[in-house]
Amino acid sequence: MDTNTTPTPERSDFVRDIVASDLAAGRVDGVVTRFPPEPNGYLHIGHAKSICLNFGIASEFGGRCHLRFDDTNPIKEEQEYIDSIMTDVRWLGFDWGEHLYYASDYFEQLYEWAVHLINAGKAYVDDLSADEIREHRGTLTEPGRESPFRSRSIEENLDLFERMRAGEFPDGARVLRAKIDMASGNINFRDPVMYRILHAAHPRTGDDWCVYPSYDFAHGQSDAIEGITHSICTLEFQDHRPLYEWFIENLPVPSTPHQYEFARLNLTHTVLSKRVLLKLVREGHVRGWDDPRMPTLSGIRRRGFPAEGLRDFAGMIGVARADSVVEIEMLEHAVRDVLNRQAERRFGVIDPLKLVIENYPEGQVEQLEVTNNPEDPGAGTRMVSFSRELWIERDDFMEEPPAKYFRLAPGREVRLRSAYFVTCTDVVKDASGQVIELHCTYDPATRGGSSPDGRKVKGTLHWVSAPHAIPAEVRLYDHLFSEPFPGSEGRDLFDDLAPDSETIIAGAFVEPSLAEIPVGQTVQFERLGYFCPDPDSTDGALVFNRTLTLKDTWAKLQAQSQGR
RNA sequence: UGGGGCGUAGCCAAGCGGUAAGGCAGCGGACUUUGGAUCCGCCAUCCGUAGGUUCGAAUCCUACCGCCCCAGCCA
Repeated sequence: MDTNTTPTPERSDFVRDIVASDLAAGRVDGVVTRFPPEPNGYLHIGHAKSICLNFGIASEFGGRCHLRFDDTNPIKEEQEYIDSIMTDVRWLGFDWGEHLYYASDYFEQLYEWAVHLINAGKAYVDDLSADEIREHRGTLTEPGRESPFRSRSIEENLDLFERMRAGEFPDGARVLRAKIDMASGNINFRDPVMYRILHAAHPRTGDDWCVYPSYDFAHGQSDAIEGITHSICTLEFQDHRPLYEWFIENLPVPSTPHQYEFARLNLTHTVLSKRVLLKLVREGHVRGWDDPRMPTLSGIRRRGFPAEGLRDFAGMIGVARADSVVEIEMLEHAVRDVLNRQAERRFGVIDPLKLVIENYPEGQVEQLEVTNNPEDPGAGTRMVSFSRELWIERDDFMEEPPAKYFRLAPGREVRLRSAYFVTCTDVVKDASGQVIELHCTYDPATRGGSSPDGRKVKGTLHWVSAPHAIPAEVRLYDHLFSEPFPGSEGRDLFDDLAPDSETIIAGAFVEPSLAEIPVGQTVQFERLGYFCPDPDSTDGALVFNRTLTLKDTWAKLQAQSQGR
């Protein structure tokens, strides 16, 4: 047997093709990737695509993937973000093992390399202000002009750079620039800034430094130090690739990584921009980074989406170089697919209507066996209390049902799931005409939910026994933005925030077993959707978040008939 | 008018000179103790447009059109 074949990736895309051919051609001995977040916010589902790509490739090709914090800007970065990022990557199901790194680990080495470039006459200290540098940079169509400080002697540059590090100058007084080509069509080559002065405390290095390397001067070299073979990033860094390579070629780095770019994820009805997400949090449009409506991994987790669904989704959407916007329905499909297979079923009534079974003995309670998950026999069954007074869904009754309405109506017989057939005999209303109670009779021969005489019913309803049910708060979630492309066509992004993205229902009733479901587990409330306990739950007050609804053919029919 | 990319169905995406995978959505139907799930069928004579090369082109060439990114001491 050949035990040394090249591992076969489970999916194919242009990045995996490159990795496979590099391995096959012997251009690399093994694959090393990295996920390089800047700790300036929480990870969102766009990052999940990148995480799945980088960690996925590493595991498929028998390599490894590093987690490296790109922490070169202390002004925006915080330990809280570092902690949340590690939690989120682990939750998504990936493990960086021993390979946890920080760009800040390399600050001393980076500084030495900057000195190397100065000595080679390829970097200089510029005294121009930020505004002046911008003016000298030229425009997209006009070349830039060289800084008057560009021809400083190596000695003077060395001295000045050392004094920058020593803290002799205020923020913004000087920068270190690479000396490349002020006339380049690629603006990144117009003497890019390598170091800037920032008298700011860094989450990891504290006050050790007051000069910090820019992204361009840190990223490629960090990759080289770690022996990264394939440095995968998003499309907007394409123009930086020549600069990435320039530093690698002009510095005595220990390896030569290569950069590849793919299109970032965009999703309808949401926004994946750290800037906007931060604003949603800071301005209180949502309750926090982990609000269940947020596309952050922490929000998605609190919402009840399983990590497996996100991984499946990442596989479904593929990886390519064309800008694209994925319909959020695809994500929802991936999540439902996992939940349908794995979530245990329970009974919960969100908008309760009392149902009294007139011919059921008062005070009698029986235990009925209910299947936990018809998709998974291994999930077993549970016993649920049944009694004379029940709660059913208000939606499941109509006094004057339209065609194709299969549920309860006066005189109609339906099945109470796993219990009995009941027939509606009476409708009780209050003074305003609102239905407040239904009276029914049940057929004792239909125990368990099927009729020995073969009689069929069109509708099956979920229910909870009124004396046994426990009250709960239920939070219904929907897309954060009502528009598929928030802020498009000149609209203000925040005007597109959906007013009903969250609906809080205080008076729901759920079966008692739901009190035992731990935070982090998602269950299906039969016929309604998937729900999970929110961390806001307390012993006496349960709170459930609606993860997603079930697909609802009846709702679709109604929408169609109303649309006509 | 500079540089770098991208254009295959409503959406995502395979395809790499031999005659358009797959998924999502949608539409029909079967089945059903969740109007869930499942199953079956339909859904690009055509690959941004126009030319050219070739026996043969989504794939090669040319021109054009459209869209995205770049002028942070952000990443």
